[in-house]
Amino acid sequence: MLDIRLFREKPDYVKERLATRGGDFAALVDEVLSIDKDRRAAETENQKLQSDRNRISKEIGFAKKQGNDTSAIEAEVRGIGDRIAQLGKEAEALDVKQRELMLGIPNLPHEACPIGHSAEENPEVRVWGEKPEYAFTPKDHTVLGAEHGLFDFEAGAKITGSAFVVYRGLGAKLERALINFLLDLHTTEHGYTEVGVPFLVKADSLVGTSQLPKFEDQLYRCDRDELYLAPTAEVPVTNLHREEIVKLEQLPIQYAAYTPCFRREAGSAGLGTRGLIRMHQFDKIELVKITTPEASMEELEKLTANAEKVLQKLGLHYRVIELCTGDIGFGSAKTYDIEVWAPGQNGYLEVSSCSSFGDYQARRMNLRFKDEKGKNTFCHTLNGSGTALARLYVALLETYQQADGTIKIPDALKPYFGKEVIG
RNA sequence: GGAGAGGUGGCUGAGUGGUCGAAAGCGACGGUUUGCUAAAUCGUUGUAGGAUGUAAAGUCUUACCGAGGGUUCGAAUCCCUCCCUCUCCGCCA
Repeated sequence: MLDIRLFREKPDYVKERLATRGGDFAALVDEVLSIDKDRRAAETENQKLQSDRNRISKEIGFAKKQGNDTSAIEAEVRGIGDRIAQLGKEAEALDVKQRELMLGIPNLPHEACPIGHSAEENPEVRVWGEKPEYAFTPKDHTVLGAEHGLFDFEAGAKITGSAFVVYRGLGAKLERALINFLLDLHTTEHGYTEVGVPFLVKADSLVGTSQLPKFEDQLYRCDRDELYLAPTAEVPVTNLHREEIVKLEQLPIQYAAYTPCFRREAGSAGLGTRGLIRMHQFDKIELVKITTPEASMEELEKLTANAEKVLQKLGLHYRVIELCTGDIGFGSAKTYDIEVWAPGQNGYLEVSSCSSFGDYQARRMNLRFKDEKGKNTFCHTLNGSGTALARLYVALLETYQQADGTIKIPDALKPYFGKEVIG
């Protein structure tokens, strides 16, 4: 959520920054300001009446103690009470409306975020490694998976539906090996604390990290218990500190978590036609940081480097791109995407998206710290995949396939997988 | 799922209708004193809004005692609903 005071003080700046995302937010900003003005007027009047009532009620208390008759004055206050109730309702309605609108307004892109209209304008930041060369035509991971019996889409479809998969045998073990390898890497080399969190979350948590109210369609919901399946560990992990005032010495807080992620992918064309690349359920290691405003940009660089380390250790070619203002996510102020090369796809796959949200999420979830002067200040929140598993799995199979049809396991993973080769 | 107990400020913990935003203690911060890994003493110490005003401050005011609703001139206190925690029982990986 954005700061309403910024709207009041610099409405043109807010409109201008929002416009870089594409679309016209000017009317919406004006509407919010208009409601804000009415809301404050109603509140001010209401508070004046409340003040009157408090004063007179005290007088009644005194009078009664002295045994005086107070029925006349009580009747008068009763009238004030009615007006307070009415004005209170008006102010409440305006407040609800204002909050609703504010929750639907995306974050302002950071000044450092490149201006652009769409994904085509995302600048490439750096490239690591090179596209591997093969003396044969590299196979798609679905072919490799079928040949070695690693995973089974038909079984997934039978027990749940399309775009769900069952891993089997070494295929299942490879997934587990990756999870352990990644968690160990981030906790022992990068200073993150591992957390195991619930996969089901309440609506408040989703509002906090800005999946709700705007992206309800993308979420699996359990109506009976008013819970949602987490679409990313960002939700339960960042919300660990919702409604808290953390100590300055605690920052930066750094968490790493493994969770499955559940996404309805409503409106996605071609879902299920590309193997493991886009699934309704996939595993992910998520990195979350909570920092001071001063440190957040530097921490974003570190976070991205931590995610890149995964691909470096596994010897996978990748590139880092920076998302332009027209392509960054709803709550993000600045985002790097890491894309790994998948030879069987002859293309790059997004395996990590590392973002700084500034204080946007922190405002939504009321997450603050006490600064040097003892003032409560909103934290900055960041997160990034470190990394998504299914696509990493795809890149791994496709990159390390051999002419004889076997698949090599990179050195870093061998201790976790227990074998040097599949097949 | 059943029975009981309970949720008050950073913590402990008083407070059952009116000068209660809330005693006391602890902690923290500041001062004084003494002096040595400390004690004594005095003071300060919640959050979020609104109005006014500003260089900053200040002043006035509202709300908040788990959440929401109700009764009342007036609610931490009475009533209702819900949430959470603890203990015991049941069930269970």
